[in-house]
Amino acid sequence: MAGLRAKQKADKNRRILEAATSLFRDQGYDSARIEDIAEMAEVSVGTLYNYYQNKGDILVATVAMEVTEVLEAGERIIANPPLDVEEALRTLIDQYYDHSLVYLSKEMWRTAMAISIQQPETPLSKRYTELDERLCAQVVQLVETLQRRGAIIASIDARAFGEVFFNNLNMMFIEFAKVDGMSLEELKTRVAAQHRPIATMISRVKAV
Amino acid sequence: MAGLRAKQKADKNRRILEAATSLFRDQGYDSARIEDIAEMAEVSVGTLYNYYQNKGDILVATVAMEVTEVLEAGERIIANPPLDVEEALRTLIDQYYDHSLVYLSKEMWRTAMAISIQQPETPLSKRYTELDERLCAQVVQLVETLQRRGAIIASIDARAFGEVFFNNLNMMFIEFAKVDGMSLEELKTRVAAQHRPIATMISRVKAV
DNA sequence: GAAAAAGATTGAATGAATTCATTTTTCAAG
DNA sequence: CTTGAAAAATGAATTCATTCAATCTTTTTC
Repeated sequence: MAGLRAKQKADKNRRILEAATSLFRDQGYDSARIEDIAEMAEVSVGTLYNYYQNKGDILVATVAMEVTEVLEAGERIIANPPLDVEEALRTLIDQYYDHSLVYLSKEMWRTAMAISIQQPETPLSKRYTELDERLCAQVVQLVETLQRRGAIIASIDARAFGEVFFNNLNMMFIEFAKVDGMSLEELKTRVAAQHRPIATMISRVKAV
Repeated sequence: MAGLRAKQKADKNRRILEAATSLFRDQGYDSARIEDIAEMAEVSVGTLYNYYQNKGDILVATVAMEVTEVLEAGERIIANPPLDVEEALRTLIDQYYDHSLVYLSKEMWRTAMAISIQQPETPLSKRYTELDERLCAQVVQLVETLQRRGAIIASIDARAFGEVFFNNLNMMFIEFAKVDGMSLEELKTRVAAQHRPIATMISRVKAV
């Protein structure tokens, strides 16, 4: 028994996510009607609600997949980071940012972040928050690695600096998502400018 | 002519805000129905929509008043801050945080922040964003003042550090609002711990 | 101070998300 | 194979924010 039921379920789930993502990107979150998503996914409205608690849940599920990918790409960077502090931070953060608009529009990000703030107790919001925490941990880990390898002075509190870097890059991403006219390049430049003085200050020696 | 119309308008506006705030605090934002707010304020639903574009607008208006008060209190602190960097930052930030729950519940904050992210183009969201920018400017100004008075080393970029401090305290406030079990004390302690190492690093001399 | 214009108010109608009682499909035991 | 129970699917009904054409109030004009 391969489980007909399980197979159908997985298939329907995939169809719902695909339909929703496509309509969200196309028409925007608000304009995409649940009825249309259901129709496109070839399920009834009721079924859709058996799979997701509400409209926002579908979006947050998509975003969670995206963040998961970013985390994996981040792993590769922190495994072997550039030994210049500023460059290492910039490499990791630009990677986050560059990935962000591959599947999702700014509006989708805004909506997803808004939902995860407003209804933090729904299962998918919790998942999103947890992924955020893992991103933060990744930045902390980068600072620790650089410290262990001698690029950052030994006396500083790696966790504190990592958290501050992360909260800053996260807040700046929110601002980026809010302002339609702001480009990825501008975001990266501004964050780099904010981090540079701190990076310089905690560097043990200038890279050659 | 004292303007009968103007007087009636101001009165209705006040009644709407009072009714809404009371119901939002009492039952939560989602459970408070527009019809109930209108009834409590003794206006029709249609009138309510002449005063505010939508349900969220009413909430954001309340929050904007709150932030305005915080800004004013902040002015007094940055006019004459403690000359120890860590203490000065802590004083200003604790002031922000302590004020935050006087009129508003965590849920109200969450909803207001979510709205300002999701619909950044509505007039009141813009107003909220602008107030946020002024808070940020205030933190930058504090850093500049401390630098001018010799408490912070002259070579650092006051704007960059101020922005990073602000983005951190703001992000931490979002987290605080998301987690019902997190106390104001815990929030303040955690943020202080994040800022302490940076403050130490940019201090010119330890305060006597 | 009467008539016209401008400004406000109203609540029933609209439209979309969400619910839930009913029906249909899968599964497993005999 | 049947069959009864469990799981899924369904779509009509409900709920609530928002709109708008009609009505009422204030202000202005002459």
